[in-house]
Amino acid sequence: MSRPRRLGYLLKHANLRLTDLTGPALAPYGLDGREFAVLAVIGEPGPLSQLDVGQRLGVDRSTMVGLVDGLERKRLVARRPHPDDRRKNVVELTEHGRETLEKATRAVDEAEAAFLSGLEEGDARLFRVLLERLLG
Amino acid sequence: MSRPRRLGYLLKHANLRLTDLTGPALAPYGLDGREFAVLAVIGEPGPLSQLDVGQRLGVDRSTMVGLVDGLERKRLVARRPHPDDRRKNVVELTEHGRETLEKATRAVDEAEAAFLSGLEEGDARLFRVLLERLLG
DNA sequence: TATTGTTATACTCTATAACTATA
DNA sequence: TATAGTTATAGAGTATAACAATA
Repeated sequence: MSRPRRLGYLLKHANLRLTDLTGPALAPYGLDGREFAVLAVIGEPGPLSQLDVGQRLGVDRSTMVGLVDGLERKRLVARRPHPDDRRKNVVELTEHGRETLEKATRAVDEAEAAFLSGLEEGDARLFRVLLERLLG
Repeated sequence: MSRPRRLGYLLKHANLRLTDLTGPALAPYGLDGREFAVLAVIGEPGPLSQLDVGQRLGVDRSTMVGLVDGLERKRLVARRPHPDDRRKNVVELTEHGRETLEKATRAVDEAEAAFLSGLEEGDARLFRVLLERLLG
């Protein structure tokens, strides 16, 4: 049975396959892919507001509320008011969040490697570079 | 503002960007990307049932019903009972469907070219090859 | 007046389960 | 018994609009 070769199909199903790998990889840490992405951005240096995090991920601020709610319930992140602008929530990792992000990052690295395992190492690196260049 | 470099993020946003290009490209033909994909599969040779089409696209048979309903309402495809197995619907393009698919294909080709325009021609071809190899 | 976070709401896409008709 | 199509339904995931607090 032939597989469609359109870019839209390929990109969508590449995404599905990667999700199938990262999902189980993250499950032991009680995270899904979206939560991991949010956690990873919050782990970046510099105080970030909910809006900052959402903008880096292309996620609406109303969607961020529930995402941060979930991570806060799991004690992975904490909200505190921004000292200079009390409209903003600064979101930061807790100690537990830092440890979890570290382990989850390794798990996702492995899932990405498995996803790319059909390519030789040079091609795998190239694929990532081309993808970055496309979005840059 | 730094952009996440995780594969999941890159793949998802590449998909979003392509969708933003194919959507307007297909709008003149009254199609969205999903409908175009279905139309393109139905345009392949050989009598195909709804289930066949869905399996090639990774779409559940219950989802196919509504998709084919929509295309039938637009007179782009027609259902007829399979002569040898009356449980099956054979789905085929109408004349209008064939013409529309032809024009829509050109529009999508242009949208894909625009999506890849940030890469040199060789790299664009390479990107598609790597993507196919990953899913193969 | 504009911005951040919040809430309520609605919309899209999809899958699951149960039904029918056929095999 | 199993399969193809259908229907009803429910679950994700997301965005939009309106509101409160703050700037």
